[in-house]
Order: sequence, then structure tokens, then C-alpha cells
Amino acid sequence: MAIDEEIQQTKWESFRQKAMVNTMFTSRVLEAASAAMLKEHHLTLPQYNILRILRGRKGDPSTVKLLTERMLDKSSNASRLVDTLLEKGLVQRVPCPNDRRAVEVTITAAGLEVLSGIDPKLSARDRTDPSFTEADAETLSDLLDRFRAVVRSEIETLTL
Amino acid sequence: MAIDEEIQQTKWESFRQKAMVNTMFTSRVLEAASAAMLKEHHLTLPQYNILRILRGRKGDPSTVKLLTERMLDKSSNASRLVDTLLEKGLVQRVPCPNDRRAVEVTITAAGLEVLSGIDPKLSARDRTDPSFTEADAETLSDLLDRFRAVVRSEIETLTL
DNA sequence: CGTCATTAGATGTTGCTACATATATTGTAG
DNA sequence: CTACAATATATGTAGCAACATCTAATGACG
Repeated sequence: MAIDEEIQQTKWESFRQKAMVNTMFTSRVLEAASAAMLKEHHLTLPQYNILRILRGRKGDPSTVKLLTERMLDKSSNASRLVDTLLEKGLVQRVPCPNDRRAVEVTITAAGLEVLSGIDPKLSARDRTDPSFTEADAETLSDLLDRFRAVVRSEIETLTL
Repeated sequence: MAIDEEIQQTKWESFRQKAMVNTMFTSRVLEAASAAMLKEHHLTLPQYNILRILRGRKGDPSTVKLLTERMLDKSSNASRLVDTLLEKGLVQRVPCPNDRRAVEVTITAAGLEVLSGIDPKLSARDRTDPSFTEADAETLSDLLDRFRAVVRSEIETLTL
């Protein structure tokens, strides 16, 4: 269903406006789908993202600062997310010996196990579908990169 | 800047995965930009959306149900959003005469005035930019429509 | 008419984002 | 070494999303 029907809006000031609303709307649909899947594993999307980043470090500890830089929501609060993951026993948090301000966060065996239970569900979603090919996905991603760039540049000129 | 740099991730399982993350990430950038602009008018994005829907009704009152259907976040709580807009004097809420369960929400003159202060800022963002044309925006919107459709259909087959 | 499922809306809770601020530690300029 | 800016993290708050639950009113069916 096209965006026009989904939110029952037929008039748009421009395709830019329409693409903007559509991006936000689609994001919510994707997030809802991800959240529903993750809920079975008692994880939220940001919690899952933290775990993914930690696993990607392959044993190397991450500081909260590093987690923040790699999260989708940079202004989210990695500190509190680590708190909840700690309560669940999925991560470990120890003071950093070199810098006593920082902490070193690592994923635990339990955390890795939770992730490994989720992995197959994600790859299952990636099967090829003729109505949305890998080439389509690549085009979409590139357009989104350029869209962000334009929106950002216009904001800068507006605030001048 | 491409998504790979923005979140410092270089490996992707597929373009589908990449497009999914990029859609969510771009949505956050767009929302942050919109929220920053709306903040000057003491409005949040969902509050603004409600006002836009009400103005679009051109005098006809809207029920909370109708607002919910047309909002981007369908599971958000239009009832509470109307509460805050009511406190600001931007909307009016009266019991519906035909159906005493329902309420009729309308935008006030003050609400229309706030919107009219925002309108020019939005159209300013729509100026043409050769690095992201209207044709690009149209392509993007169409790809997003198809992306949603595929994700949804796969979710349905998964839950069978 | 009376029963009961349905509908519209309100309300309570949890977790998150955005933002401001606080605390502790480190780096740096004089 | 001292004063102070910068850094890393933690914490407090407002508003929202998601979800469950509750109340009041309506509609449908025997």
C-alpha cells in the first residue's frame, strides 16, 4: 500500500515532503516489525543494537562513549541501556584501568547466546524477493544517503 | 556521508539489511531536524501532526479515532496529545452530540496561527537542489512503499 | 426489552529519546 | 604544582511509543 493510502493523505507539497514523511513512516513500520521479533527474546531494539556492537568487538571491551558513537540514536543514553543489560546478565561492566572515568563493557556468554538465537530470524528475512531486489535495496540506501545530506545542508544554511 | 561511516559499520549481511538500518537512521535525522525547527514554536512532532490533520479538516471536527487513523504512529495516544494541545489552547474538545462516547476536536484560531508561522519554514526546505531532485524523491518514496510491502509480507509468512 | 459484544476514549506502566545538569577524572596552560 | 577546561559517565526530567486495562456508551441479537 502506498503512503498516500496508509495515512490517508493525497496532497503533497512536493515529492520531497512526501519522501520525508514516507521515510519516517516506513522507519516506524520497520522498527515495529523488529521490536515484535525482539520481544520474544525480551530485548528492545536499542538493547539489541548495543549487544550487536559489543559482539562486533570480538572480545575487545567497549566504553560507553564508543557505544554511543556507533548507536543509531546518538543522543540515546547508552549508560542506562547498559544498566538494563547488566541486570539481565547480558553484559559486564568493569572500571577501565587506564582511565578511571571510563568503564569497559563486554558481552557475556549469556548475551552471545541470546544473540545467536536471534541471528537465524534476521537472515530468514533476507531471502530474495523479486518485488524488492538487492539492487532496489542498494538504490534505496544510496538515495537515503543523499537525502540526509541535502536535509542537513539546508538546515545549516537556515541557521546562518 | 554514507551510512557506513555514520555508524561506523562496514560489513552488511545484505543490501536489504543496510537499507533497513539506513531507513531507520535517516528517519531519526529527519525527525531531529523537524523537532529542532518545531521546538522554536513550542511544539513536538506528534503535536504538530495532530494540528496539521485538524487544519486539513477545514472546520469539520475530528474524533480521536480519526486522528489516530491518520497519525504516523498509529499506536500513539492521540487522547493525551489532544490533552496537551488543549492546555496550550491550540485545540478545542467538545462532546460529540450524536455519539456520547466520542469527542469532537477542532483547531482553534490560536492553533491556526501557530501553524501559519511554521508553514514558510517548511516550504523553504523544499527548494530545488540538483543533488536531490524531485525525481529522486519520487523514486525514494516508491522504493519505500515497496520495501514496506516486502517486509510486511515476510512477517506474515513467518508467523504462519 | 435485556443481554452482551463492540466501540470510543481515558488512564496506568515501562522503556526510550532529548536535553540539562552533576560528579569524577584527566589533560593542559601558566 | 595549581587552576581550569575538557572528558567520561551518571542522573534527573519531560514527552512519547507501546501495550494493557478500564469506563461509558452504542449496536446487535434473541
